[in-house]
Amino acid sequence: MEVAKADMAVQFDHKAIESKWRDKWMKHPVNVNDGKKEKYYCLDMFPYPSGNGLHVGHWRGYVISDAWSRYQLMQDKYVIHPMGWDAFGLPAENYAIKMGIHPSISTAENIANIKRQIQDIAAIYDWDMEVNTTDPKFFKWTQWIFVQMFKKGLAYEKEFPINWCPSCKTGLANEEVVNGKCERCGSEVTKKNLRQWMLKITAYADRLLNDLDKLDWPEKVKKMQTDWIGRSYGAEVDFKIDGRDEKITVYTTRPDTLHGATFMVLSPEHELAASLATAETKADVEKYIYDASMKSNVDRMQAKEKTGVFTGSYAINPINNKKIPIWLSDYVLADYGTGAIMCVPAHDDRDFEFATKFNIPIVQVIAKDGKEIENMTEAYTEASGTMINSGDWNGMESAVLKQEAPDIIEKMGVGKRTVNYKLRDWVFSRQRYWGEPIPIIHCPKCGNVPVPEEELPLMLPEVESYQPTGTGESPLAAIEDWVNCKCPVCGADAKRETNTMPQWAGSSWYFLRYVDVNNDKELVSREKADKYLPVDMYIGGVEHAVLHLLYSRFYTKFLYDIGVVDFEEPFTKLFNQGMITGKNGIKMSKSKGNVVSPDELVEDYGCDSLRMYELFVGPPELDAEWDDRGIDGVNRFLRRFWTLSLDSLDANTEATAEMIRERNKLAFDITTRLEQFSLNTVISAFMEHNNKLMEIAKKEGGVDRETIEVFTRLLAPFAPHVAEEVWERYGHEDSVFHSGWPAYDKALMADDTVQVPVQINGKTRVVISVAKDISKEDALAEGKKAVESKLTGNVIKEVYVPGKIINFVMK
RNA sequence: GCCGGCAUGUCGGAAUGGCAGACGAGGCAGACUCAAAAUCUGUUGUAGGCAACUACGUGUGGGUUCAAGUCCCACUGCCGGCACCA
Repeated sequence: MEVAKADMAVQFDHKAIESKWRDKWMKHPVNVNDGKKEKYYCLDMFPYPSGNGLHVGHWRGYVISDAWSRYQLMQDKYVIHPMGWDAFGLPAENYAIKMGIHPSISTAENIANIKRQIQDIAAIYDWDMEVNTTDPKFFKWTQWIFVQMFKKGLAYEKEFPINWCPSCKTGLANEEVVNGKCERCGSEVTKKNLRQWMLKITAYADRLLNDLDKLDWPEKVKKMQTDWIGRSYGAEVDFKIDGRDEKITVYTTRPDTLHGATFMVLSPEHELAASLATAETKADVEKYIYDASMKSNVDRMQAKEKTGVFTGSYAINPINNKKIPIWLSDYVLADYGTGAIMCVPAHDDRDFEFATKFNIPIVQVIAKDGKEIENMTEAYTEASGTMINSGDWNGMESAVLKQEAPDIIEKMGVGKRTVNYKLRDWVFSRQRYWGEPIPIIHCPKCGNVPVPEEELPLMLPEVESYQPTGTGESPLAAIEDWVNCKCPVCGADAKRETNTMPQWAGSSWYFLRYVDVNNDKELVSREKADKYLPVDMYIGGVEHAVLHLLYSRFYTKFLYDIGVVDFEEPFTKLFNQGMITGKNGIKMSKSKGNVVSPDELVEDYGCDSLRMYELFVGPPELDAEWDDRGIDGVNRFLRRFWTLSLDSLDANTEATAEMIRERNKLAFDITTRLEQFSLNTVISAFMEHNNKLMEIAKKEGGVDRETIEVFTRLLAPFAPHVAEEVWERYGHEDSVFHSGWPAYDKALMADDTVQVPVQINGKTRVVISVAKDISKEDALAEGKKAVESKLTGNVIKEVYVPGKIINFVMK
């Protein structure tokens, strides 16, 4: 009888406990907005609802954010912790092409499946806030933002050679080309001359760069954005073409080296390139221009050796009136700076390589170590040293001249100070079906006219074939009764824009919508925006560093400028969780067959065990290899704690000094590690303290109520079901999440005695136990006594660090 | 090429300049069991020793310090980002 009763009491049935609390929380959510509490907005990067479902790597980020959210909740904040779906995009469309099912249907199915999986995490998501980028109530505002940008001149049309993915059959933004390949499918990206909608993100380059300072983001991400924006300071300089009345403007960051410019190179795409050819060079120049146009980006980038062709024409260096040859070469980019450069082979690696190959003179203008280099074998690229061979500039310090030269050039009337950026405007149109239609009407009389705001959302028409055409036209172009329309301004026959927006359009602003999902008058009410935004903590992978995270900042700044929101940065703090990989660090993928699904693990071990293991697997910011076996460890811990807490409830033991000490140490350890976001060691600390409490319980018959209750409250953000169940069994009617975050008293943490290692010459010989407030003299005396037999030489120094170390230095 | 990050037992990992290896996995031994699983107990860096102990040990080489995984200098390897941006 006795045994059976005990078994009943300690039975740990994760399924029963977890389903009980899921039901209760559904009926009585623990996170409520009473309108008075401080808000805390903790956001996950919302998922693309892929047909493959979630793997344990996706879980990790969601568990991190939920544990953090629940910790905020227990500090009596109203936590905004929503979830939604980034549901436009290629996979749904490709699936539609293959199966002939409308993307909205497969998307809805995928969302249902992933939502079920996400609900297994038991996060405190508020599903009343759910957003879906493909919902017309949502994308109405995605289109509305585009219209506002169009009105401000930030959305414009342009025809030029853009990045084109031959496999996805669509244009791509610069940010979507990774090492010359399509970010989505890995195909080699080519160039295609296409009419495109562009967003003028470059107008925000300075603000995007400068405001990075305000953000509590990982330095790595800030650095990536800084490099991507790529601001440089320099000058534009005009070079006259010899014998012609035209000039070529170059951009340089090193105007101090102007005297050393011995040739000039234009990109083959430069507008003057062909016209610079002479009768003798015409054939070669035309061939070079043609060849360059046929080369792919990848070929151009990976060229082992520089190629080029002399045009036959010369330019005049404005500083010294010397005639310098003009070359064409594909190492000069057409779309950066002016597409033309002055070349100073003595002080630039690339120019040096080119000059050496084509026997162009090299003139050193900055002294290295105070002198001219004999037999130069590489460029001297430092901007430090005295100017030489530079006319009036001789004797100046190059670093100083670098700053002053733009003004000198400007006074001479041959150039001006300039700033340049690597950031390019954002190619915003896609020649695909499953995206937001761009709400523009092309009128033969009025030009581009936005769809009137009261007509938004502009819905996607039904089509028979989703297949991308590959011609640069969207599948929408084939639907005549959709394309043909009337101009909203003059009523003339007009045509709709048939390109759609990229997947980034919805994700660039979705975080604003969560707090006001049902508003059909505004994107978000100003009142709610002021009250609940911006995002305090944003959690997701680092792969979006220069995509989503840059675009979102741009959108937010724009919405600030037009008065929709009153902040310029959307995400105050950013945390990038590491990736979970399969064995040997191989990324989980269906094709590799190494995907670990959370579903079976939840079934076998329970949600709480998987939650804790996701955190325990390693430091949250680092990648981790998944190993199923480790989950046994946290599962054992939970069961031991469960048993300890229920046995202790029966035993009803009085608190001892040791228990009080343990309790305070526990609260201290968990809180400080949590504040440092060291979530893996939070779990370690729980295990370690649980082991100690079990030892104490063995001696005393149990652990006092207060200690178990503190443990339970601390555990709640990590293992919410178990904590809630134990809390209830300890007689509490209200949720553990309303019990506040346990405080600790440092004074109660310390033992009366401390263990102090006694070293001789830095090597520990013995560990002694001394009173915690022992004097230096007494400590050293006791230490000396303990190692007396080993102190054979002259002690020349005695070190005592209170509570830490005693060290005798012996000759 | 440039810029970051990392390097600790069999494995994941822990260590405000103060006993390296917490916590966990795995292994080994034992208890319970007819047996297995589960659970519990012990043990588990390397070398030597019956032992208490001793020596060595945080990628490599040097340095600072009473004391270095931690700080400094030089190097090696791996991972990531950028990559002709003038």
